[in-house]
Parts: sequence; structure tokens; C-alpha cells
Amino acid sequence: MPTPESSKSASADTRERILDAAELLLIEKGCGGTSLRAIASNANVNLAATNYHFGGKEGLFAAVIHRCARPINEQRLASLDMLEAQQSNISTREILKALLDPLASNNLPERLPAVMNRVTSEPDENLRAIVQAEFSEVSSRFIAALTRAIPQVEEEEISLRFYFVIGSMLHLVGLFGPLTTAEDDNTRSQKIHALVNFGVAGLETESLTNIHSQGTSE
Amino acid sequence: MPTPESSKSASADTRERILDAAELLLIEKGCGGTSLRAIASNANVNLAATNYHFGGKEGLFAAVIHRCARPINEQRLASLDMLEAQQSNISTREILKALLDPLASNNLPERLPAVMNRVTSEPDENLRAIVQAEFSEVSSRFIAALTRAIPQVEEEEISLRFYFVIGSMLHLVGLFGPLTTAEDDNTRSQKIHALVNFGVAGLETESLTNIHSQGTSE
DNA sequence: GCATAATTCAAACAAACGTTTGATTGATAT
DNA sequence: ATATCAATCAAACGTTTGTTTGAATTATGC
Repeated sequence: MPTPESSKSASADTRERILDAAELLLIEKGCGGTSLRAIASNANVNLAATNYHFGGKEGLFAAVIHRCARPINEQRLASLDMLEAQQSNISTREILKALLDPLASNNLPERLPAVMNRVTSEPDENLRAIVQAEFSEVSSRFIAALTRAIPQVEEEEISLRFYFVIGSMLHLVGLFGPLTTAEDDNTRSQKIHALVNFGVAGLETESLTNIHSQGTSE
Repeated sequence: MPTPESSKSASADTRERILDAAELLLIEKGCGGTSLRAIASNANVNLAATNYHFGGKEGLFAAVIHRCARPINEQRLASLDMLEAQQSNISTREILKALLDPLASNNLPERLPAVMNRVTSEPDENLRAIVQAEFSEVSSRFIAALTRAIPQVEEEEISLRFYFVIGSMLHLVGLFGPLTTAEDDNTRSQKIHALVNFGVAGLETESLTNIHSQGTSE
């Protein structure tokens, strides 16, 4: 049973073509709506190649997710590392920019947001676990940084609001669509900037734990 | 032998059993991951009944979406109507409460958020069109109300921030899960309240259209 | 009662799916 | 050149999918 995990031969080209085709189809048709036959056809490879190189459909999509998420999450963590090394008091805006600005960069795999938007809403348990593992460090690190930056709000509330920002981000990249022209980059970075403003205000607002007269009198 | 307890119209009962089973499976397994056979099995009806009553799989899910979305959207619009009839200056918080509080109510079909969370991220074009049509009036009405309530922010920015709130909402109900115990209702309404606070702050913050030195000057 | 339409049912349909097989090619090293 | 292993290929595997069919059953109108 040969396991061709790390190979640099001509098969590496096949692997990348499969990943590219799978990534594109995953964005357009979703995980369950993409067949291995369509991937093989678009990648100009044999049908069995997908099973040979990735062990199956699930392994293939896991590789797609990993290839997409790793560089952008590394950039996020690197930016946060640099912030924490330079200053002791980091602003909420700086943290959110470290988190969201990589999505506006155009020298990164632009399709990552679209892939994440698809994958985070997939009902498949295994894929959800893969995604969660891929983002767990980013989540914990940024929640901790935000908790330090906003001491007037307790950590549990910060954590919830962080997920609000993530939800806004995912919904926003859903509006982007798979388009990635050069002029769209400007519009996209503007919307990312708007999201940063929105998130800063939402995160820093004082928490009103007093829920008085919640019921609607009608 | 037919069940003797079915004294009402048999066809209407079958339709509802199919809708209930389809709704539950749609939440758990997604749209593409739910087969008509699983629906028919869980609903204790014949396989052909789903095609007979709804014309096909797509018509069935459209009926599920419609049955879920209509009552909650009617409540949202009714609350907004009442606000606009009573006062001329409506606060951002009142508008967001009219939009989001129905999600915390427990005498409504609680499964709507989970259904929406699934359906809004489905890649199927026809289903997306159905969802968009179902929510178009709510979106336009609430964006208009928010634009009047927050005159210092231009409408285009309000529209974008509104979708941030929607994204946060969808992500939040994704965290809820299909569980709906009585004690969970309390936790759920608390999180909805936190979302209202978050959204009010994000919506009302001044827009920084001056994107000067967007690049990180470090 | 009988006739007519509506509904349910078991069975089958063709198509598409992920996966596996076994032969065949290509490269590498001895 | 020969042996060896990784990689590609056509073909088929068994399952599951949505949908359809035609008979059987039930409800409805007269």
C-alpha cells in the first residue's frame, strides 16, 4: 500500500491541477455538488487519479481547505505576533486589521474566502472538524488579544462578538462572488475596511447585561 | 391497514409529515445530503408521495423554506409597521430588536434559524433565488428604516452593515445547533440580545470614508 | 348503490455517484 | 538491459439518487 504523500516528481503537477479544479468547483457547486468526475474532467486527469493522490473525496477536500487556509492564517498570526512584540497596548482596530486585511490582499490565494464561505456551512461532520482544527489557533489567539485590548468587556462576551465578526466576514465574502478582477480588489478592500470599522465599534461597545423588559408588548 | 386515529384529511396530514421530516433532515444533513427516501422513511409515507404532493425535490424544499420564513418575516414586518406608526424617530435598537427578537421567541417555529443557516449557504441557484425572494421585502424595509434612523451614515454603508448583522445572525444560529430545550431558550435570547448590542454599535459608528494611508505604515 | 377522482403503494427506471481493479506506461537505479 | 516502483489509464464495480409507472386503495359526488 504505497502512500504518495510527499512526491516532487511529475505527479506533483497532477496533484496541483486536481487541487485547482476541485477548489474552483467547490466554490461554485459546493462540496456535495461536486463530483470526482467533474474534477477529473476539468483538471484533465484520469478519474482514478483523485483517489490515488488523495485517498478519496474527503481527503481531497481536506487538502483544498488546508492549502487555502494555511497561508492566510499564518499571515494573520505573523501580524499579530509583530503587534504584540512591538507594543504592549494594541488597539482593537489593529487586531481586526491583522485579522481581516489579509482578505483584501491580492497576492494571496484570493479564493480562500469563497472556499471558507462554502466549507464553514457544510453539514459534513468530518469537514467541519477539519475546518475547526485549521482555525482553532487563530480564533484563540485573536480572542485573547481582543480580551486584553478591551478590558471593560468580559471574555465570554468578547468571544461571542468575535464570532459575530467572523460571521460578517463570511457573509461578506459570500457577496464577493468568485470574481477577482483587478478593479474588484479596490471595492473589496473598501468593504473589508468597512467591516473593520463595524467590528471595532461592535466589539468595544459596553455590554448591557441588564435585560429589562425584553418582552414585546403586543 | 390504515391507522384508525387519522380522522382528518389524509392528504393534508401526509403533506405536513413530509414537510416536518424534510425540515429536520435539511437542518441535519443539508439540502443535497438529504434523500427523498430518507424523508419518506422518516415521515412514514411512500416514496412517491413526495413527488406527488410537491412535484419534486426542489418544490419540496421550496415549500419547507416558505413555511419557515413566512411567519417570522411577517412578524418582523408587523413589528416594524407598529414602530413606524407609533413614532417618527425610531432608534436603531428598536429596529434591530424588531428584526432579531423573533428569533428568540419560543412560540414560533424555532427551527427557522437553522433552516435559514443551511439554505442561505446552499450553492443551488434555484433555492438561492427562492430564499432571496422570501427575504427581499424584509431587507429593503429594514435597510430603509435604518437609513432614516442613522442619518449620519449614507445608505450604501448602511446596507453593507445590515448584511454584516445578517451574517452575524446566521453565524450565531449556526452555533445554536438544532437543540431547542426550554433552558436553551434563555441562553439563546441572551445571545440575541448581545447581537442587538453589537449591531447597534456597529451600525451607528461614524463611517470613515477617508481611507488615507491604508497600507500598514510600520 | 355506482362512478369518478384523489391518493397511496410496490416496483422499476435510467442516470450519476465514489471507489476499485488490473493492465500499462514512465522513470530510476542497479 | 533488467528489475522495481510510482503513476496513469480504461473499464467496471455495487450503491444510491430522483423520478416515473400502473395498479390498488381510499375518499367524494350523485
